[in-house]
Amino acid sequence: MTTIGFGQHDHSHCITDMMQSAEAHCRENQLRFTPVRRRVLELLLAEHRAKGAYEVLQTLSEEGLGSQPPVAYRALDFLVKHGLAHRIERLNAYAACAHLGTSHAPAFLICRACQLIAELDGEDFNSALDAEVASTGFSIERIAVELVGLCPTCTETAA
Amino acid sequence: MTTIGFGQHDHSHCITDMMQSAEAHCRENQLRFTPVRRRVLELLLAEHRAKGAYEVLQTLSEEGLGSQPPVAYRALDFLVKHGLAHRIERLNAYAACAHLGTSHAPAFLICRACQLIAELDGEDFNSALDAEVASTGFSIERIAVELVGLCPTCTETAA
DNA sequence: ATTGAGATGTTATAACATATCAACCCCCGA
DNA sequence: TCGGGGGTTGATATGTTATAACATCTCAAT
Repeated sequence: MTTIGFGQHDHSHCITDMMQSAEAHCRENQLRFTPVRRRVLELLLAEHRAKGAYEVLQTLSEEGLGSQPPVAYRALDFLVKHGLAHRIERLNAYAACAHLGTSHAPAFLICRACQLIAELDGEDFNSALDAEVASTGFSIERIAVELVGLCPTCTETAA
Repeated sequence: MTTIGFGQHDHSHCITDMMQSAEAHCRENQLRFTPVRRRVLELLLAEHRAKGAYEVLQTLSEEGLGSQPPVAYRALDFLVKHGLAHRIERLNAYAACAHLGTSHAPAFLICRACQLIAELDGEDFNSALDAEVASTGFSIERIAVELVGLCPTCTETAA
């Protein structure tokens, strides 16, 4: 189990690593990592925070990469579809994937104070969930687990 | 663990039971179960399916109970706030609570074919999730677990 | 060169949600 | 009985998120 997002880390490293992984992933799977898609992923990677489609679009627009909603939605859909980003249902927003490659049904920890998002790849709750759902006969295609609360830092501040 | 929503049951019973529980719950907590709020809960109870705010509003409007968005949102917010209904983030829609009273962080099983929704109160995955989150220092305030897939009936049909 | 799949450009609109402020109602205490 | 306060409702306007629909472009494989 790992969490990325809360706590200190060398974030510039974090960005370049993920961009390289994304490049590699697209090459291997013959996906077109076009300028808009690349830029959108960079924007999501810039912070461990979810960005809305229109927030992304705003930046794209300033940079001359497109100005209409479908531009942003298409790029975001591409990233989500290929596992490079996640949609946070709770926020109607998108965050870069923090664990490229690990097969996952991650849980998202959303701090309501600082907006930071952590991604938790927990085996235990996933297998418990699978077991409980299996007994109902439901066949799972997608899982969203989203927790809202306070991150460690904001918990202290609030106290 | 219980699931309500998939499978046969006497649904009219299901509705009257829940309405009575809701009445009681409001009386006990000195909440005003006004006509609009009552009617909205009935609408949600009518099917084990999530309804959008505007779908609810459409009916309210036909019945002369209000025609502007805030009417529906206020009633829905009231029901959610007091545990009589749940918001399904994935669908931007609302479903009646199927387990009034059980303290819960339920999982929702959403059938993408027939739109039916089941509510799963799983102890095991909740405690596993709590344990895994605890180790991160994150303090949980709200949990949303939403699964999209096929219900038992639709799984068979698809096969 | 042609074709076909994927990607992009563009316009319009659908769908979901909230801010604001005035009016009303009900209960309760003076 | 009066008057105030909290909660509820009515009404208008606006903000935010998402998709439909259709035309065009790009590029690689044939």
